[in-house]
Amino acid sequence: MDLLAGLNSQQQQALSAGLGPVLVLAGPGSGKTRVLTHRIAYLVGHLAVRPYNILAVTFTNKAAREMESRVEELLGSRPNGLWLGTFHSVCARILRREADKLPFDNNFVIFDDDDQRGLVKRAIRDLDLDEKQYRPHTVHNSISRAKNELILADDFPVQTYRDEVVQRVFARYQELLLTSNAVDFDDLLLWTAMLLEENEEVRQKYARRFEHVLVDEFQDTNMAQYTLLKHLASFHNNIFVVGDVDQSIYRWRGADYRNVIRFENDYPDAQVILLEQNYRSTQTILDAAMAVIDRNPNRTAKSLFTDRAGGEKIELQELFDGREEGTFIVNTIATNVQLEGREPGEYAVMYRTNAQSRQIEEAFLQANLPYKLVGAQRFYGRREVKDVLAYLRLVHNPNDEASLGRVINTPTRRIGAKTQAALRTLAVNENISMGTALLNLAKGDKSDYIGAFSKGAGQALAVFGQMLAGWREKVVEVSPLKLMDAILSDIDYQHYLDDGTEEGVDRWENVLELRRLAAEYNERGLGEFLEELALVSDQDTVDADANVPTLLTLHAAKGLEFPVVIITGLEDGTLPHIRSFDDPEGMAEERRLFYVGITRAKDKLYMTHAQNRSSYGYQEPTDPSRFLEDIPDELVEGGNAARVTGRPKVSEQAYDWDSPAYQSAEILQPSYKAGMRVLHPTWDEGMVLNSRIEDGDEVVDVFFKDLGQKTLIASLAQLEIIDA
DNA sequence: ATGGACAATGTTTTT
DNA sequence: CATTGTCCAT
Repeated sequence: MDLLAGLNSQQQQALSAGLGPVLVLAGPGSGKTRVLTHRIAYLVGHLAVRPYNILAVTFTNKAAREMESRVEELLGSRPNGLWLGTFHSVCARILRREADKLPFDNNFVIFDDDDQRGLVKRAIRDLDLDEKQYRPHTVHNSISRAKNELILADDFPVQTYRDEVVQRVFARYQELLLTSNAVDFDDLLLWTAMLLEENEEVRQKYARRFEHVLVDEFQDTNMAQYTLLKHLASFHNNIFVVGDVDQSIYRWRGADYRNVIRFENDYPDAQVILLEQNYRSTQTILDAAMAVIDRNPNRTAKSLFTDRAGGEKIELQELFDGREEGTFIVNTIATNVQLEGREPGEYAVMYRTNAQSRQIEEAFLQANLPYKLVGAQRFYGRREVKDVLAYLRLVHNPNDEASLGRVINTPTRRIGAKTQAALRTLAVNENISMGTALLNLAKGDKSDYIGAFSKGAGQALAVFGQMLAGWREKVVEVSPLKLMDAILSDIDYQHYLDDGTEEGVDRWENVLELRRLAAEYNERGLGEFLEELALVSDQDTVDADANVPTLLTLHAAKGLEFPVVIITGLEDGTLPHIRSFDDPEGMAEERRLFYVGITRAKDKLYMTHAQNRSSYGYQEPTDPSRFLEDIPDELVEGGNAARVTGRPKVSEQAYDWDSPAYQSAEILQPSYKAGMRVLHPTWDEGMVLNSRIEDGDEVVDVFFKDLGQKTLIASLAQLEIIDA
């Protein structure tokens, strides 16, 4: 095994760096994943480090999986015992093992965004605060930010009255989490970091075990993660981090690229290695990227270079509105696929906000072309999926009040708001969870608590309690799939979803999809199933196999690459986003986001902007993004040549990229261009002003010297080209 | 308790 | 505009 083969000298240096802290500053496309995987293989293969003594952390499960399989390839065998996972999954694992030292059990659940917001809302209500004034979303943000800084409710800095309120909500929220035997995303990091910080024994246990700690995307770590790493590497001090401050795009999530600087301060003896050779993009693309990022203040310039001199120019296209932008994108891809022999899967369409995807999707749907959309609640955020998951979570952990609240009356079973409130009061008075109360009420008349309810309410609760108790018995002996089937049939969920509409059918199909997923966890069990589902990221849903274009946010694009990239919505207010206008750090991050997008492209980059963008219902005129000004003119071509009049529409004809008929499908390309001289049988000579494809026909505007401007259908008017 | 009709209200990015 | 909340009639 020659791990050095095929690596450049900087990469080799990183790979075989000696013991101690190492900081690898890796530009986009410089092979950092390669360095990480080779480094692990090197540790195991050359230095005879046991995989058991290595921890590697990434930000997405996908990255972790990829790394694992590459390491396996390099070593020729599975690295048994290697800890490789996301920050959150690694933390969840540690917390489950060490739960006896913590204020929750090891079958704790991980609350998702909705659960978290719901819980904050309840905390706000519990404290008799005005929801209008203290919006759960905003308050939760403050709490989350604090947690990422390792600040607990007690230490929450109070400067204003509002802070004081947030502090109280924070404390209540945390109580509610614990009564639910739950943690939120931030808690995973926070509890682990605190545990390591405060418990010498636990810290030693892990710090001694992990002889080597490796970290990907280091620039995106927050304070909690940084602390965590520090403790984990505190015994052997072999911490190998890879990152690029220019690609730091998660500040709003607490990430702080200054952790890179902090690292250099905390480990003054760290070896610093720069990876500057880019193996991905053409020089043109790289030049544009560097021109954009160079404008950011306070950065150490990297000089990226590539072997791929020249390259196609960047194509900039102005469109009338988002709808036209969508059509342009679809037409461009469809045309290129036919004429340039590209595969549909080589294309990625990127945008700043998820809302932008809709008009693009509509264009694909209208043209009957397949595409795939990354992330954004696509599947796990669906109501029906969340419902079924909530049932499973409740069975797994009856203390989970968020799930209980979700399913107790879904489908409706005559347990309304009033009864639920009574149940909560009872639970609080008896100092038990609502789930426990419910399980007790399952005994019906024999329950001690039945007296607290009216006859109807008590009976309804007893019925549901019995159901829950039945599932609880099953959970120990039966696979997740069987349990799910039992639940679905007991609550007659299919019938509940079937409202006669197509949407109802779709919803049921989503449930079936979830069933398919559950089937994969027959051996691993319900706990793992739920945990993995709680920690899936949008990026994890990127599926490289389907040969169709990918639609994704710029954030989701980090770490990926595509032969052709189309960055859309390059308007002031969208990219950079308006919310960052008054914040220099925010603007710098918007710029980095653009940089990340540009550097995803290998061969060719398109950029689009629309003259009008609809924000909500209203169309508003826009200005081109200020970032466009920073790209040197000679790297860019195009503009608004194609659109002078009219709205090109996507041709109605259907083409399916997977069908054999696809190659014969007619994709029209204008055969006339502005400036051409043409001869018309009766109107004589004229000049082409503009040509476009509309409804499957080429429509040409021609200026005739005697008649003025005429609009012609190319296939009918027998034009002859005199001079191109 | 339920479901429908209407009003309000909010829009970045996501582990 | 699209979701979410509130009010009202059943």
